[in-house]
Amino acid sequence: MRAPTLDLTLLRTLVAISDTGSVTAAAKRLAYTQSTVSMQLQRLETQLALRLHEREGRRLRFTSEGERLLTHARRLLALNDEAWSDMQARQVTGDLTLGIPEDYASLLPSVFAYFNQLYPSVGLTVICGTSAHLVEQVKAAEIDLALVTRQRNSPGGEVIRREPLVWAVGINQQPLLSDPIPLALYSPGADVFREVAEQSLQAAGRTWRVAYTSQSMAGLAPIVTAGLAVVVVTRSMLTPSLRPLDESSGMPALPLIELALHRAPHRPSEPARRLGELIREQLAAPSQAL
Amino acid sequence: MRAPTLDLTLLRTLVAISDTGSVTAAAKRLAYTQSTVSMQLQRLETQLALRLHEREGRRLRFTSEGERLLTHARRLLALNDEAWSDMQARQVTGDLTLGIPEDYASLLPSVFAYFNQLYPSVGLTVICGTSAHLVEQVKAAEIDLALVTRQRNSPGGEVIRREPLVWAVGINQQPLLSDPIPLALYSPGADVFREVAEQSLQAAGRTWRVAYTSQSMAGLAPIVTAGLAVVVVTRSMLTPSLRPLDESSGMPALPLIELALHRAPHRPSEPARRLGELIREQLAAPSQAL
DNA sequence: TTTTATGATTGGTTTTATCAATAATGGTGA
DNA sequence: TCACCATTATTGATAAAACCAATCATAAAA
Repeated sequence: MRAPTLDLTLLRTLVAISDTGSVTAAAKRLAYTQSTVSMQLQRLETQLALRLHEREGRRLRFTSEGERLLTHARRLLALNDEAWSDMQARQVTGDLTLGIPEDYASLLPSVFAYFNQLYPSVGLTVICGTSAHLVEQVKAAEIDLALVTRQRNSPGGEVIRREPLVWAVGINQQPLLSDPIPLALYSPGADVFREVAEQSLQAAGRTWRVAYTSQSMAGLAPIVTAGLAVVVVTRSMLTPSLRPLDESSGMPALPLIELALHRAPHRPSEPARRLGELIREQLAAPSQAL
Repeated sequence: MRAPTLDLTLLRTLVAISDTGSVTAAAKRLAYTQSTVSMQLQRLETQLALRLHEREGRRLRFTSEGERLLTHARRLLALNDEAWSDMQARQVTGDLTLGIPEDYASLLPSVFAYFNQLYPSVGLTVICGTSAHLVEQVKAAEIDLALVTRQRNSPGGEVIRREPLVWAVGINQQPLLSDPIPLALYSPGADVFREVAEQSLQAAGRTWRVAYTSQSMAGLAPIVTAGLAVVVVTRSMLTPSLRPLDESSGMPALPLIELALHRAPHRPSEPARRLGELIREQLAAPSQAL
């Protein structure tokens, strides 16, 4: 009368038996006794009124029905686990502040959207600032997380990915590339790009002048597209109005920089832990695609 | 330690509560007592450590988490039911003989394939014959099922669908349509198409001659495509080499015929029951598409 | 053959799901 | 405001089940 319902616990045991190849090993994995697993298998067979396994010698083999049920079981369990972790995720609540350099704001919207879908009860605040400043804030525990750029192999934080830097000029206009090179730079002392650029030029024996400075890339854009200066950006930050310079331009090569995630010194809150993981997952791979 | 696993029984109760809108009604539907359902709901909330419902006045409302779980529950239960019925279907075994008119063999392959996928342990035999002969065989219990064509509103069997009949000639050649009309017909006495054709012509005061006869459509095809005779077929049996005649041809209108399923007189075997259901499901709808 | 590893079986214990009965809650009509 | 009704929550008792520990059975390996 009552609708027939499979017991997911038994299906999990079935899968464990299949994975490990033996009842005893499955019992060990699931922290049951051997007898329990044996009886669970029998129970499944009784409920379905089917023979799921047979025994040839000491080795266990599944019947075709058993194999069939296994595929159903795996699908059901996958759905169960998804449902469960989703329900758990909805219990994560709290507030959370993430700091990012202004120019990286464009990289994160999809991550924020996904995060909000997984953890709708978490209030997420995003602040922008220079990498140097954000690191100080996260050290002072004023913010929970900071995603910053920095030179290679700097200490602290977790490297999310490494990105190549490139020289770029306006798509239609470009400045004279003879010494001194006219640079458009972020505000002094706060930006990694500036440090890297000046070190590279110095190492190559070139001279330069800081033609323009601004707090952000947005402020530099009109100067660069007008052909008045050269700028340094990551390859992922190139826009249609920027043209990267290759080696033939005579500009010195630039090193990779790192995108690193810093966490506040105390034990991270659950929301912070989750966002950190998500950022790592979502931002990790594409480093070679850039 | 042990992997978190949802109890599908509880999820089924949750869905019932949602469907009926009340704990008491859900209990009635599931043949539980009211207290059991009430406790099942609590158990779900305890296991997930979540509040799934709240109560405003006497009315019950689900929280957003409850609604969320409901969507998971419905998906899980759908998968469960599918898995269950699939496993049950595999237990159906036996042998089964179905009779069909030769010209309908082309209509069934997809049904047979599907049937074999659902019931791999059933041995299915298909025999071909004239509708009249098949009906006798199924009445004598020599075969389990017979899918036959017949005139409208004939007694016995179950009507699967009704199909229009059409006059057809070769795609490139066509006979003179003056009396007496040259007909290509199936073997006398065994075929419904013949009866219908002759009745229609007679009612219209036309004369005809039976130019060719054969046991099957296959035998008539060359005669018809050569432009030597007119044939009667269902619209679904038209091939690229056949051209249907519309009213402008002057041929009398033909009635609908029925496709009917006859079952052997004794209680049908489980495989026969299942194939019958499948045939009804798969062949029912497209009558207006023809 | 003895040994060893594995799965099945048995007996006993604990946990759990269920029911029946009862209490609580909130809305309705007198 | 007070009964009264419908619905849900709670309690206590009971029956069922799931599980474990120990034992038995079996087949391969030594």
